[in-house]
Amino acid sequence: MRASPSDLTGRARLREAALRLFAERGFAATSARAVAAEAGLSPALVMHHFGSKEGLRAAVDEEVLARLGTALRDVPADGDLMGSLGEVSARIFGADPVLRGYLRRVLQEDSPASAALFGRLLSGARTELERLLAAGGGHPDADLRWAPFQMLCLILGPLLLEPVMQPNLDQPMFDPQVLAGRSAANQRLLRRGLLGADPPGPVEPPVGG
Amino acid sequence: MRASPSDLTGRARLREAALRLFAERGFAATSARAVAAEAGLSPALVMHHFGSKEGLRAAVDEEVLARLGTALRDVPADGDLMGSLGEVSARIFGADPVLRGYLRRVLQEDSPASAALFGRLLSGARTELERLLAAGGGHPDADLRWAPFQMLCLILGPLLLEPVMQPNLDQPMFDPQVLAGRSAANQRLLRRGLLGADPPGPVEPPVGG
DNA sequence: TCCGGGGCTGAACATCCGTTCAGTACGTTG
DNA sequence: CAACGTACTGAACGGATGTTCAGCCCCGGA
Repeated sequence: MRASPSDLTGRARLREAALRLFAERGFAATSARAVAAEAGLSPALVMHHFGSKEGLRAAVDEEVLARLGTALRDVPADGDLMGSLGEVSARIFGADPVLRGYLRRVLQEDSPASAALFGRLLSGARTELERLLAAGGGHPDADLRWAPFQMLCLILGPLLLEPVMQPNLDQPMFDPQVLAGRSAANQRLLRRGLLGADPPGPVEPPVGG
Repeated sequence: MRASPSDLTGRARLREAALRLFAERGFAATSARAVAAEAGLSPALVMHHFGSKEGLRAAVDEEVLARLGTALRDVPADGDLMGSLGEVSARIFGADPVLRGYLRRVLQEDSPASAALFGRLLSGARTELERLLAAGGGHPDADLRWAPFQMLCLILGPLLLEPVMQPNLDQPMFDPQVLAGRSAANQRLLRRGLLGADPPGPVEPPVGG
């Protein structure tokens, strides 16, 4: 539960409004005046609190990364290996459309910060794959160099392509059930494609991902 | 071979300059003045030829879709099923960084035109998959609803993520050999993951990857 | 009570934007 | 030759943008 807008500080209200508008329209297409109007405040207050529009962006980035970090930290590390990954993506992507939109915007920039964020996701995928291979015995000629990238493409692809993908679907892409089904399909594809093994346990977990 | 810039009409030079700058910086971040300067012409000429900046965008879109269409039309339809898809993506994405950048920009918009373009790619993936399943006998519990999307995510993911992916790699992502290796890995993943069958031919090309 | 400082504002600044317009140069047509 | 349409330009317009600044209100401390 989040505090109502009027309960927040001016600074926080500006940051929340910026997060919303940046996620919706992108950074360049969002004016400082629009952010201030969305927050019900004066444009000059943006400069007062953040120094510049770029400073506002930095503050929003920091906030988003913090939320992302807590969401990633709360995932149980002892889950059914790759299942945890689906749970993470479901928790992050499914829950908050604003966060989703902002992450989409960030991932399609070419700033060093964006590359670093992707690097973190990449290393996460790598360790997840190593655990998977150690437990299941990797397929001999599976190309392990590209496997983490394939994993990330399967997870991040729908996030990045949401605006063009959704009009070609009849259900909301990030509805929990739809997301669960897609995530399960991804797990099956990776399990069979990289390990050559069918999933051992029940065919698919209810939420699983 | 393409004609040198000075040989082209003013209209064509403006369109080419716009394609270059739109691909590099995005539409919103590119001013009509910048396009005119890149083409060595007057900003007013943009309005004279295209009516508005949006008209210029439409002309560029049309041109890009035409080039894309010819590239897709030239692919042999009798190839080794999914191999043709890798060839197509290699031909389109590997060859022209500008076209690549522009396609990336288009795919992350949410205009109806972008959704329609994705729809075309989706139907292409669907027919490709149907051919694949008819030839190889699909795996019983493969989620055929998501399979085409997975296919597209694997192909378009690196295109969309290039700016954040490249800094985490030591080779140019769209170097022909690297791209061939990645494409082969995608084919193996899809073959094994969706069909449960190992590839019949040679295990993998030397560079693989 | 006075005072200082931070949150906050309205008005203004220079700059860039997309677009308009009058007008020039030029090849073609009559 | 004159008339014309087309490619093209320089200068300007109104408006939006990021940013600055002097000054307001109001609360806590002296």
